[in-house]
This record gives sequence, structure tokens and C-alpha cells, in this order.
Amino acid sequence: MQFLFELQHECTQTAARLGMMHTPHGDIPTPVFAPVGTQATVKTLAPRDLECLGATLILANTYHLYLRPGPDIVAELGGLHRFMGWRGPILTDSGGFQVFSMEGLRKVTEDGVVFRSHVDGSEHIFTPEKVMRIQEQLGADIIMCFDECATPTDYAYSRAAMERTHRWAERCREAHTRPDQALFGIVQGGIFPDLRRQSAEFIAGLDFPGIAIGGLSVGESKQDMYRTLELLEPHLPRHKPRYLMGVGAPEDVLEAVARGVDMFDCVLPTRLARNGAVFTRTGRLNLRNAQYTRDPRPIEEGCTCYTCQHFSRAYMRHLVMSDEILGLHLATIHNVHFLLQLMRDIRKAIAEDTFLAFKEQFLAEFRVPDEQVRARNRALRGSKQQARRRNHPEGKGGR
RNA sequence: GUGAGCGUAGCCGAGCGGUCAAGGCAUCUGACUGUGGAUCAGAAGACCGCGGGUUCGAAUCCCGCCGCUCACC
Repeated sequence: MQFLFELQHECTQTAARLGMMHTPHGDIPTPVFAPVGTQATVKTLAPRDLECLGATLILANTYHLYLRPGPDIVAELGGLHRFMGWRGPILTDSGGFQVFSMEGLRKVTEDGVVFRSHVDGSEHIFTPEKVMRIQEQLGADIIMCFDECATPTDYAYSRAAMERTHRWAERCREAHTRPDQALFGIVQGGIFPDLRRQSAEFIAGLDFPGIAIGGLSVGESKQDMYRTLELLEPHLPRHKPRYLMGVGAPEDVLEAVARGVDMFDCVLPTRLARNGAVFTRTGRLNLRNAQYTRDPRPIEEGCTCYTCQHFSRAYMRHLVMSDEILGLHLATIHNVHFLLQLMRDIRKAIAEDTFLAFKEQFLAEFRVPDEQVRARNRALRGSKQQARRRNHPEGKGGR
């Protein structure tokens, strides 16, 4: 069973698309959201939970699994699917993003990237060829090219990183041997229209079965991200899935679908859940807030997830405040359900040609975090992290 | 009962004559987008056990009381 993407319907008012991906481990209706399971586990969820939630694709990470337990071990235990007990489709990220987020702990050359393990400080190198070999050992249904994710605001660096990403994409394509795995190319180019256009055309020319958009949601404004997606859309092959890497805020998913994106992955729902924040139709709800201490209502009235059907906000707050493991699990169930339900609603709306109205209505109700607050916090966090890395180069720099 | 030590925010605790009494935990609020049970940012919270005295000035020195701890009878 080879990888295949069927374009089933195109929205008449937006660039939204309805499709179906066929993989060796199952079919994936698109637009799709993939929960992230970096270390071969979607944190706090068993594969059974994911099945109940209706997940059709999950993401795992080459960087983390290469360092621990190691691709040989995974291969020996029958590959990622067998190893983690998940029967459905899996996508592995190449590790490019992880390696490049380790500012100061890695060195980029034309051949590849030398970096230090966040686990034990040992030195390693990733080249396009090596990353292909690792991903083939892991055995996911969809694998990614090794790319360089640049700081989005620096033109010269964005251009150099993009060009290197292009050369590496060619090497990845050469090195890729397993026909049962679909290798996706990745478009880079920061927030610069000419670079993005150039990158889209180059990657499209390599004829990968799917195309990813990298280098977004890494610090640029939402407007820059939406504008970039918009200008990219006409340059992406119509009959191949488009994958926006790392995006998963509900408002971004809607805007991206409207701009022709078919696939998403994001840590946000699961990470927020572990930090006590849950999604509702009106926006985020922070379970730590004192106002929920005696609230008998579920997180969201009418939500069909296991958590909302059985537990009150008061109980959820209690679990979160007490650092109880069950709180992480139940909040994660709700948030993953929220995203997967959103995708089901989106697909239904596209099929019925009501997507634009659906999107506008959703966004009218859904309150998003203030852009200025986010920007300020991001800047603070960035400088602190760099300082920490300088002081503790062997510390936990990985993601 | 005697002796010594100690009482500073909900908890731990620095300050031991001189600007608006550190810091940590907890609490409250916000952030988190190719993973981060992490972290970051901000806020609130103190009749410095009580009463008296010395001093220009006391959490800080002196006296009394109350409470706690340890040691000894």
C-alpha cells in the first residue's frame, strides 16, 4: 500500500480543501490534526485513548527517539508502530527543528549539523542521509526532510537556510529508499515573500508526495504567518497534501485551512493541558483560576469528551492544583478532543460548502491571547533561555 | 522549677541601631504553536509575639508578660 492523496472537494469561497490520505496504516481524512507524541507517546494518553478520540495520525520525533532509545532498538522491536502499540498512521519529524532550536549548542555545516545531546551531553551529527536512515529504521508512514529552520526576521540568514534546506532536500530524496514511506519536502524562507515563493517552487519541483511549510509559528506575528500562507498557496501543487508544521492554535488552524492547508501538528493542546489550560468554544479556560473552585459545571457544556461527561471544573481544578496525574490525563483528553472535533467540524463544513461561515462564527466567539502580551513574553523567554544555555551548555537544551 | 535559645506574610527564613523589612515555597493573574509534568512574566500578602522603656531614629538595645524548643533538676 503506497501513499496516496485524493483531493475530494475544494471550497468555493476560500482555498480550503477536503481530502483523503491513504497510508499503509490507514486512511486519514483531511484537513487533519496530528497530536504530538515526541518520545513515541502522546503524553498522558494510551493508544486506546487516541483511538477513542478519533485520532487518525500522530507525530513522533526523530531527534528524541534517536537519542533514546535509539533507532536500532525501535527497529529491533518491530518499528515504531509495534514498539508503541499504535496501529494507525505515524509521521516522524526530521529533528531539524529540534537541532536548530538548540542555539549555541550546535554547529551547522554544509554536510549537516553537529550538536550535543540534551540527555547526556554527548556529541552527534545529523546529515540528510543519516536522518533518512534513522527515519527508515523508525518506520513511520510519513517522514520529513532534514531542514534548517531559521529565525524568521533575518533575511540573509533566512535565505542561506532556505538554500541549504533545498540542497538537503535533494540529498534526502536521493537517500530515501523505503517506498512504503512517504517523504515530504519542506518549504522555508521565513516571512519573506520572494524567498517563500522561490522555496515553494523549488520543493514542488522535487515532486515529493507531500509538501510541508516550515519556519512558521516560531515567533513571527500571526499576520505574518497568515500572509505567508496566502502567498504560498498558489505555488503549492494542488493534488498533494500541504502540511503546516507546528501549528495548532484553533484560530490558526482555521485561518490556515482557509489558505489551503491540509495537515497540522502541534504540542499546544497537550502542553496547555499539562499546564492546566483547556480549550472551550469561547477561548481558553485556565483551570487554576480561583473562580472554578466550586464550579459544578463541566469544562464545556455540551462537550462529548470523557472528561466533560464525568467531571466538574471544581474537580479538575482540584486535580490540577494538587498536581495529580489524573488531571494531566483528563485535561489532555479534553484538549485533544477539542482539536479533533474542530477538524471534524471543519471537514463537514467544507463538504457542505459552509466553511467560511463556520470559520467566521467560530472566530467571533473564540477569544485568543493578546498579541502584544505574547510578543513580550516570547522576547523575555527567549533571552532567558539563551542565558541559561550559555551558563549550562550541558543542560536541558532540547525540546 | 532552673538555665539557655528562639518568636519577622499561610509556611520556611534573611536582616541584629539608620532609605519604602531580602529571598524561597504556597496563593492570585497572564504567557506557552515541528513537546516543556518544564519554564517565564507580573501581582497580592507583614500592627517584625504582646506591653513598656532607651534613642533624633528600634524588627534590631533594655525590662516585663505570653508562647515554643532544648538542656538540667
